[in-house]
Amino acid sequence: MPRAKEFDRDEALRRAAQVFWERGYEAASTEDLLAAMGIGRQSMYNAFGDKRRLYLEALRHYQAETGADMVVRLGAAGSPLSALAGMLLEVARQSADERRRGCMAVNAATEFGQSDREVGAILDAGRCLRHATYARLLAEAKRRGEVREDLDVRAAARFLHATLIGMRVNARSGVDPDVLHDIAEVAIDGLRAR
Amino acid sequence: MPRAKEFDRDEALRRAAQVFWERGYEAASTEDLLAAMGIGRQSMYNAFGDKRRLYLEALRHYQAETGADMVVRLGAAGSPLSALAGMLLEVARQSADERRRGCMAVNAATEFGQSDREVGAILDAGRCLRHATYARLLAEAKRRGEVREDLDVRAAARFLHATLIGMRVNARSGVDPDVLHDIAEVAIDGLRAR
DNA sequence: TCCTTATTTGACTGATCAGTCCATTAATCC
DNA sequence: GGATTAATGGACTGATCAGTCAAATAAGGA
Repeated sequence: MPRAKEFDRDEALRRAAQVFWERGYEAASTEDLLAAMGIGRQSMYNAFGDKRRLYLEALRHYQAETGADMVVRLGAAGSPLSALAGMLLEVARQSADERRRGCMAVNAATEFGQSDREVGAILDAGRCLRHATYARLLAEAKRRGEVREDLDVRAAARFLHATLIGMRVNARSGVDPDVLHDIAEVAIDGLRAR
Repeated sequence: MPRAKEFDRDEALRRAAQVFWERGYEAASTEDLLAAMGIGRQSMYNAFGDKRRLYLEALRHYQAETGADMVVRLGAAGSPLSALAGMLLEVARQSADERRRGCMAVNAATEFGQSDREVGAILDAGRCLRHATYARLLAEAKRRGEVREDLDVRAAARFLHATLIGMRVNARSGVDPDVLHDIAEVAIDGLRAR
């Protein structure tokens, strides 16, 4: 039997993701990544392949984690509309550090555009999941009379997703939490039955 | 008198902005920039200082141009609310190339976060202008009864700005125009008096 | 205990990075 | 038509980039 790994692969990946999240793909040097991961150069290349594969895996990990977290949180609240409202409002309630980081998927979307097939596929999957989850909750909200009767549920799901993205970009560029609060309130109020 | 410049500084800046817009700051190499600008290395350093200053100037130029364009377009339409609706819907009507580029300011916001003072100041100024312009139009729309009586005009301005950002990020990652159309429609319908 | 095998470490690779130096060129003024 | 002055082109800089190589190390099985 060969020598055993001295580091926790998952923990190293999590730390690498933080560096990519904060700095983006291009600006994150391998030295930065190795220092944060706490492992040697060759260990990283053995375990993850190269910088791009490490990034892809970090992005997938981020998407899976935040996606699962979203599903759980949205399921927990009492009413579907207040669950969605809570999701948006939470961005306004985050710490300054959390707000500053923004969303890794949004950062990836603007950095890569459509230049990387695999990045695009990961982002598409995340967007799909969110659209479907929001639409499901909005349909339920409609049944309960929480939102307008004439609301196009699929369109509104797409809209909520865009709103969240807009909030995250605002948050990353240092906007005050009350601005984020306003955005969330107006977005939800627009859907609400009156 | 010394030798005259052989290139148009404004045109060179415009071309540099396109490269930064497409690729971001880090991923745009000076070689890329010089090739696009059609000038030699030393000419760029003489005229613009260094890569970062070139970027800052390109970003300022972009903000000034798109800001002025926005003010003109929003002033042109008949009703203030339909002017704002038109602004959002136009993203859905852009060509695939235009959509793919996204918004240079949004790309700058996610790439730099709060890491660069000067970039931050440029983005702040643009955000301010947009908030003020949207708020002015929304106030007029309210007077005309186009939007809900109880609408918080400042909050709604912040909201519209976030929506536009969300649409631009979606556009950059290759989402279908009908998704963008949905987002715009739901956003405006939420403000509308009913 | 030695063999097999994977991990680790650190030196090293060529490529590319942003930025500089300098000789050459061209334009106007005297 | 020289003198002055800035723009230009091309070679060059050290630094850093992502990625490789090989020797040293550590683990279990025979």
